[in-house]
Amino acid sequence: MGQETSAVPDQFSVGEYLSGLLNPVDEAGKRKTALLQATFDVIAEAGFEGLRTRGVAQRARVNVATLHYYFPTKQALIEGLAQFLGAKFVLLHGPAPAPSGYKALDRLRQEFSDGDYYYQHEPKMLLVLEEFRLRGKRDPQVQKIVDIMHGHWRHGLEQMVAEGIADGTFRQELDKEEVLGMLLSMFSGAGSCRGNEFETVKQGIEQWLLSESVWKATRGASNESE
Amino acid sequence: MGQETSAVPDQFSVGEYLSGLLNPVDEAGKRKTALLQATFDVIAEAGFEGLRTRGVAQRARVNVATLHYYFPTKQALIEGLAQFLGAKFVLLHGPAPAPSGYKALDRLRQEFSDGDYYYQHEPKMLLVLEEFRLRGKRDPQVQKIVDIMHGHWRHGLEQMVAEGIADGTFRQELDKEEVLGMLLSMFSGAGSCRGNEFETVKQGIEQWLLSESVWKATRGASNESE
DNA sequence: GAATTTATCAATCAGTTGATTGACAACTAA
DNA sequence: TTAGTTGTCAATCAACTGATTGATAAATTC
Repeated sequence: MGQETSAVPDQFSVGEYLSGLLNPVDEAGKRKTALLQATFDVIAEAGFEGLRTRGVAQRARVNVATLHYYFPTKQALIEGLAQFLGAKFVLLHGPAPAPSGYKALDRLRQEFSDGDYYYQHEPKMLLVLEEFRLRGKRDPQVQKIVDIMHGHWRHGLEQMVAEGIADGTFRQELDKEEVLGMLLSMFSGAGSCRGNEFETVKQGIEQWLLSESVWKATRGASNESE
Repeated sequence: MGQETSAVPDQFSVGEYLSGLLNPVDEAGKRKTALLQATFDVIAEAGFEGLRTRGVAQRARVNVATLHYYFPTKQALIEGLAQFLGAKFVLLHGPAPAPSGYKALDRLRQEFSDGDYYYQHEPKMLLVLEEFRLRGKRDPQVQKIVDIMHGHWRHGLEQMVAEGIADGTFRQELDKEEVLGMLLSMFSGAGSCRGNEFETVKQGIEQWLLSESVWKATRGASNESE
């Protein structure tokens, strides 16, 4: 935990900083964000393989030299986009599911909702995330940022599993580490290549995790409400 | 199932054809394979982003023009490598696990063994597969080949699940589709980014799938043998 | 042994790529 | 007004890229 991202100025909260990346106030920030959005679009369409500074500049309706004024090198642009993408994932979420009365279950369903949201409304985010995951394997600077994103996500799921087992929402015989590992694999696998089978997978995960009483209780309720 | 890969001549079995891709007999085939192996290495190190025909030729100790003699275009080289990679995955496997007496469980453990094998001895195969999965989203020709690979794999798992539930090795209350979807997500997720948690995940999957009697029976046996 | 095919390479082409430069306008500070 | 800063662009550079060409030697066929 020693040296952090180092990019968050002290006078801002992390939330303000992230939202500032997506909704900048000053002109310079706006142009930077426009360039990052253009970069995002180019990568979503053509991957890193097809990423050209000229293409990005053209999409942002700016001269290449202007791009290099804000991002001196292509690498700086890429690392800027990694931050940008991270902010998007932190701030963008699917609608909150109807409260079930079980905190861990609500958290799990929020994860499903997020997954559906990205898949249906922001598929480019998943695609570009995949590109960065792959690039991270060869680019330590990018890997750092990807690790931070993954760490946040993992931490949230870890808490959910611990709470769910502790308060009896999830089955008692489950092993925290096993479940966490399986969920992480499953979600990242589903994020990168999911068929139309995700609906059944959600069902399967709930049945696997929930204690019998909670399972039965929520089945009755969900059948009524839907 | 209508038109197949179209590339397998009738007088060969599929197995012979695939092994011919990896162990060619004639000079032309050997040079092609050498070029494909060089392509494989370049992509493993630098991704499609860093794939240059010159780099491949240099690695194979051949002139660029020679490369273009065997593969007229870069695209032809890439599609050739996709076939090559597919053949590798079909022919290369981890050691067979000690027979447990339960067919479906053995099949599952073979899947684990394969995963361990690729991860430990052929990590480049997983890396390059990821590259192709991503590229497939923008390259229909590559996607075709990736789909065929994935189809084989999926089919095998589907049979395992069906058999396991039918013969009582797996828990009766499991839903085939749910389980298959979860396993596919989990394995592809673990293949692309697995921590050191895969050992616990394997345990978790067995406990989740196996009927109580089989679970207990195999626990006793496996504790003895290990 | 002549003719043809196969395999290879050095040289080259036309187009691309990341990055720099010098000029110019708009704004700001003194 | 003057001097300095910021933002923008057209033009350009050197290096790179996929692909082609013409020459050449070796192997194969007739």
